[in-house]
Amino acid sequence: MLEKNYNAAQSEPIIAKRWEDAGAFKAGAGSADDTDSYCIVIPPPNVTGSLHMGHALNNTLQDILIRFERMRGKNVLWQPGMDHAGIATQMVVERQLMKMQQHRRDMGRDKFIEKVWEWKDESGGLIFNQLRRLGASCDWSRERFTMDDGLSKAVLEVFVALYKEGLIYKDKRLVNWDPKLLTAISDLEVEQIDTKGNLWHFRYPLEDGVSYEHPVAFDDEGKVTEWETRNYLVVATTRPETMLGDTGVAVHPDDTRYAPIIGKHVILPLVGRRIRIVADEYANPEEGTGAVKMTPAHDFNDFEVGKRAGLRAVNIMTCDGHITLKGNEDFLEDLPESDALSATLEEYDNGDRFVVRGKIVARMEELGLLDKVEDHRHKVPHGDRGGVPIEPYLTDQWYVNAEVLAKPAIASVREGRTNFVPKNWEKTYFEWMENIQPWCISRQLWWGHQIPAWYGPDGTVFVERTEEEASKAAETHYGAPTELVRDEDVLDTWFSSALWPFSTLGWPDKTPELDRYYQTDVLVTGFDIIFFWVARMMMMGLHFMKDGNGTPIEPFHTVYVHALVRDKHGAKMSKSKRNVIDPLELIDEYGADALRFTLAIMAAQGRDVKLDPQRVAGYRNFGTKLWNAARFAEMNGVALQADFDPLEVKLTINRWILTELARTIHEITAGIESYRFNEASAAAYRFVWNQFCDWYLELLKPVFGGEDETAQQEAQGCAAYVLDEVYKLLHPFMPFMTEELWDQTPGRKGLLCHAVWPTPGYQDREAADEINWLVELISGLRSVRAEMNVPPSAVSPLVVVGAGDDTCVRLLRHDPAIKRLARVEDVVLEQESPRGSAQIVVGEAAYCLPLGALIDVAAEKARLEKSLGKISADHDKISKKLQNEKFVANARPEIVQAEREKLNDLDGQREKLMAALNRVEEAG
RNA sequence: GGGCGGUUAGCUCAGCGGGAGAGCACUACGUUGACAUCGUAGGGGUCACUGGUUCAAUCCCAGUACCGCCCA
Repeated sequence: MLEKNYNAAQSEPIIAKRWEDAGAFKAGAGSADDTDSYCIVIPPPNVTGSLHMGHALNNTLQDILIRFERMRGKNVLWQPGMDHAGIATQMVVERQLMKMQQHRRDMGRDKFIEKVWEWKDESGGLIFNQLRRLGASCDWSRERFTMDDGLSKAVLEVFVALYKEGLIYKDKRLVNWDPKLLTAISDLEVEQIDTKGNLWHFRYPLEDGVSYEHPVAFDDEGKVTEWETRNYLVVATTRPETMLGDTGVAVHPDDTRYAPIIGKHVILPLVGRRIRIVADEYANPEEGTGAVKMTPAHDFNDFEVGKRAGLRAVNIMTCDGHITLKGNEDFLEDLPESDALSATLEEYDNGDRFVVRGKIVARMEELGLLDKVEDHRHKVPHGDRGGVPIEPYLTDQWYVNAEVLAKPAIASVREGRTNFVPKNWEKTYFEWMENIQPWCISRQLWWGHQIPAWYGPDGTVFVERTEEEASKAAETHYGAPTELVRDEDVLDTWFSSALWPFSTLGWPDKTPELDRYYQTDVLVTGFDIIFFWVARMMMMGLHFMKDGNGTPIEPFHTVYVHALVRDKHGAKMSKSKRNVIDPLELIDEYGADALRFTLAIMAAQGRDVKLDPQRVAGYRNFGTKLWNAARFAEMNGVALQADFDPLEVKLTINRWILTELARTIHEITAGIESYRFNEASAAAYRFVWNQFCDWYLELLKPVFGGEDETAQQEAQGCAAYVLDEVYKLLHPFMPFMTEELWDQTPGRKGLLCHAVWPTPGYQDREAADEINWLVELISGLRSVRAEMNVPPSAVSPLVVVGAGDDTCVRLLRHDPAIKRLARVEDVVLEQESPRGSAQIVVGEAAYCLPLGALIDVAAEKARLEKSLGKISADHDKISKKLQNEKFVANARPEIVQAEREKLNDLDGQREKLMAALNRVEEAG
């Protein structure tokens, strides 16, 4: 006998262990021979990470697909693993060392990396236990890590190959530099943060006292009405400290205000550098003063302008964000000595960038060169890990020529070999891929794949898989054995993640897994990593994975992009807003199944998931409902019958539920196949609660309590059969409870997660019509009783007027159910409705409850009038439609026909209601 | 500035060319032996606004307003 309630907290670990012990999720487990394979690679969570709602959604959806396909008999692999998260992990370990007053630079690279591995073994990968609690059916025995030997081998292979093809190269460019973490980061790791700042307007004096007329007032037509003679130029800046590195001022070529002074020079205050005024379309006449100071070494746009206009790039900053002037040859080159310069060197050298900013503003004000200060909201780029403003910084880094690699990846989506679901994400993908920039892959870290590049004494670079090979190459190059120094830097974590769909399967070795599971099927991900990951996997997959004919093979044929999880008000969850909902807490409170079901039913395509814990409680209740239905069934002798055959079923109720079941099977199957998880789960919910529990079991109660043993036996077999199908259908959504119910069903063998997915087929329209009629009748009677305030305990006879033969048969067949569910004591047929009765119309007949003294004449009259009003309104609408010749001529014939039938129906109902109303009026 | 999406019941959201739906919340009644994590019944909506296409528009198209996200 089932317990009264399902205890998720108690059962889940036991069920999980059952799966584990059976090796139920191992690649290919439970599959038939010679079957299709189905593979998903998990988007590798970060080794430092713990489960958040986004993971919960992402992995729930993957698990639904995986369990579904496993039950469909495919050879399934869900490949789990983690990435090594270069910056994040290094930070975690450094912080830990800091507590012991240790610093990585003191201990050296090898020792530090040893420490990181120690940390990983002890505290890394917590998230996997959390994913297990969610029920994720990954093949845990195949867990991979981007830093393990196999994957590192793949990284080497790819780096060396791309280098030799000229697709990886070293270059000196501006990069996004994180002055806190002291490393370059990619564009994608930069977060633009809306910041309240200032726009400082500085006066830069024109050289040699040159002056010009600057317009200061205009009339309505934009004509200049007032001029001012100026011997200076006003530039506006959000970053005053960078002025020390200014090497020019740009104005728009069409900006008439500045036309007279283009090509002239200004003297940079505090520094004394003579800098040129150049014309460049980058300058926006609408913004600030229209004149922009140019600091090519510290701004991406200025760098481009500088290249066009031939301006020098003067670096005035150290890698940790301090100003460096003394001994800075670039800075001091060609500078005339002056008191002002000496003061500047003394005052600002080695100062923090933001401290110097304040000092410069103050100094400019003293000098009368601060024209004005405006409040200014703007986006300031921050490193997403370090959290401090990044600096555009001129350094040597390694780059991937992404433009070349992107081409086949773009074509693949364009030509439909890779499909985004929902399709509109293609646009985002194209947008980025078509404007892709060189991908900076080197990082100034220790934790990661060290770049396989060695330098000779003269700086010649040798890129090889091993040091031995590099030495050999060097020997050939130099003609003698030569000492080499290895590049210190490591690769961007995403470089290794990009290889994930094939490196985890064993590439570059030829493995059976690679052969069987590549191309993988679907990638399930949030849109925030389309760029980080999807695009890069596409590029690498297409470049390195080829079939026998050399045709590139995509890493997956479908990319399912799901929404972001937000709080119930739609705000992004963040620690600072303290609106983070911890999935583990929800699992503790409501069970993993409830959380999973909630996420699935809310995962409508193209919309964010706004999660309210109330919803989770609601779907926990759904589980309880199913549990109790199973319990009720068990109490009534429902048990699997080996010889049960749906096609042999006689009872209308059974034929009806089998028909509805078939429809539900179809809806759920189609829903999952098309990634409409909300539709699939909603169909399951409706079937279980609103059909199976609300009606089927209720209608079976008289059968179970009755005398007809044949009927009883059929019902017991049928209910058991339907429940079994329900367990299967719900399993991808609620794996724990369904597995438990499956297990607790007597006579069971095997695991539900390996059971065969149901197929639809059964259909009996007549049975469906009949039960729909019955439901309408019972609901109608209940409704009347409630409106007439009939006490639930009171029973009443039912007088049926105008019933034809078929209706009489139906009434007889469902007599016990009608009596029980509508609180009726006797059903009698009459020619006319009795006085003082409440009436409803269902189909061809009127049904009267002679309530005698209980009836409230006025209330009944009002009820009938309301009902009549509604029917008349519908009637008018439809008859108007049918009178419209254009409708009859243009609408599809079946629509017209349906409208005619509806009208006919309404006619009958109206007639009967009017008769009823007359009777009531007579009685009154 | 460019792109994407949203606006439907008090709240959170489905639906989508032919009769406005769900869950939660709310109201009333109810413990009749599966389930109070429940049952029965009920109230509640000019489907943002303005035009257009169509026999027919919440749904398609255009524009407006407001809101959100991504990218510069």
